[in-house]
Amino acid sequence: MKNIVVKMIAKEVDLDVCDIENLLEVPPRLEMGDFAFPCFGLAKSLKKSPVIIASGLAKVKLPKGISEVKAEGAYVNFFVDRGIFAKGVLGKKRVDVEKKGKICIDMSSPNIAKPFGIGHLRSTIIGNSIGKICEANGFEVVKINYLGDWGTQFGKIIFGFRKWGSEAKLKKDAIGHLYELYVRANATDEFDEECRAEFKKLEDGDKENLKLWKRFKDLSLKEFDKIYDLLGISFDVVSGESLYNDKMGAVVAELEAKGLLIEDEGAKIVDLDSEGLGKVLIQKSDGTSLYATRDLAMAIDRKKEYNFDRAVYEVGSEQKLHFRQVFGVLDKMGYEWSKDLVHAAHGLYLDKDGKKFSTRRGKSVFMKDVLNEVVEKAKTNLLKREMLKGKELDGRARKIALAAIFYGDLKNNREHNMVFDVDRFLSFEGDTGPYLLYSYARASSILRKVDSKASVKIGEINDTEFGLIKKIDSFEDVVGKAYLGLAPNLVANYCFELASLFNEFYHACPVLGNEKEGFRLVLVGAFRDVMGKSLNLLGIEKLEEM
RNA sequence: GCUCUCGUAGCUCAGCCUGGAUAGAGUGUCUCCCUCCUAAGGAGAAAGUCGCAGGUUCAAAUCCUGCCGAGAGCGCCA
Repeated sequence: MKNIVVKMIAKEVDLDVCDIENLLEVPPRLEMGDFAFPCFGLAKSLKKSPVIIASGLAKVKLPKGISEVKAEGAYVNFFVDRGIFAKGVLGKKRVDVEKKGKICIDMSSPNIAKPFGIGHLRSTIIGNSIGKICEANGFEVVKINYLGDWGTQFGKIIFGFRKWGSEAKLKKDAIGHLYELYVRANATDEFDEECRAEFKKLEDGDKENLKLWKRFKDLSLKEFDKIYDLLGISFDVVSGESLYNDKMGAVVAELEAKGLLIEDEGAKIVDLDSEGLGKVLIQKSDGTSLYATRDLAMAIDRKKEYNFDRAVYEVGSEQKLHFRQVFGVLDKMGYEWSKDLVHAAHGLYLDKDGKKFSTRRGKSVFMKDVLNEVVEKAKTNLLKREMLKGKELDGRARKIALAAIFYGDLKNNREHNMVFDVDRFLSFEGDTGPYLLYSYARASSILRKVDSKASVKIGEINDTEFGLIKKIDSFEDVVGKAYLGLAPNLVANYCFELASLFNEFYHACPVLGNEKEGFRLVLVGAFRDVMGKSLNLLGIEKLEEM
């Protein structure tokens, strides 16, 4: 359809086809038409007012598929033939997208010394969604959970456990107890040195410390797996910083051999000052590794193992500098593929004072609590529904709660910070996940009740129907744009718009028993199909019945 | 101090990359609509100097500069 309009304009105007395509826009309101061509730019070369140019252009002969052309101010508005358009959209056969390459996505990647907090939620579900969006765009995706299971935080826990630890508490609530120890050791600077020493022993291979570390790691992991299970999110690979313990020496040696490593106050650094990225600490003066060291080893190793075309790191925006430094060092090392690494940063959840949640200040929101609260609310709502008497509710409540949480997060611009408020997830009306599920369930409900097989005749198409058809048609566009920006919120926003249009349609246009039943059923089916696909891209499970 | 990000309706946020027609949602407030395929719904009203000031442009919430306000980061944490 767009091409028809572009060709039409190309015949009348001295412009490149590409330029016309770029200029062509969609009018803000349906009654203004389906495509619009602004004539401001032509005014200079033609030495005429854009309004006059527009009215001149509007007099062209109509090709097939275009039903009307109107000048409105400096715009030429085109109306497509709704019947032909609808036939094209509703009859579209979906072809598999061609394979384009491999993408590794680093997602979730919690520091397992602490319970799963609200901060981890973003990376987990945004990463999950980005993965699905990449797949929809033809990429093979490897989802990697790169655990923060190495580093000084374990020195702190080991130190804390020796000083204040309790086997009983560990047995009762392992992760809670470990977190308590971590906070306690972290609360003042007085234990810093001893904690660092414990980590050094760990990295040097001390048997006792390794044993403790392994034990704590396994206990934490069990807890984390429970949360991932509840969230319904899985990974292709669960890796961790600890796996690179024996590979970091090689990285340090390589940096040395390439003449990039500089001694500075007893530590070893790579100087990226000229790139405006400061100095990157590679090795502490006690010889132990750092976050950056491990990320370098991991990136090099990962490229070897997966030979990805792109690697996406879905990690919080507070680590922007860190990733620019790591990518910068890799570039200096001569790895050309460093340009294929992307930090898809997400904004932070801030507390009500507008500040970052900080462990040091003992402020955290735990995913487990949020999850429970939202599931309870969903269950309460379900119990009010007459039609669900005697049906299984737990699974339903969980799906609704997850839809609320996932959508409540994903609809926001990934890169922006936002204030954490449980109400964001506890609200089930309006622009929320449950609203999307509800719309989908309504469509399913209609389709379940069909017994007749009315013929599909596309007659007159009203505005409500046409608006819905146009929205359905733009799905592929949205999927493409979401990939370009690694932006799940575009899909989320699309879902809401699509659901809104469907609900309008649902009220205004009776389907079953109506004279347009055949056509409307096809439309409902197309909606349900696209809505289902969109929800899937967000990682939200569908519900056939609310 | 330096770097990056943000500032849009009472509240929570889209829109900004790629400039266009009357700046959009949800929520909250106020009206309506269940003899009708699920009311977690629909229709409508009120609510905005798009932080401030310049600049570029036929056209700026959108691009550029400065200022104000908030947040994050800035070598032995991750």
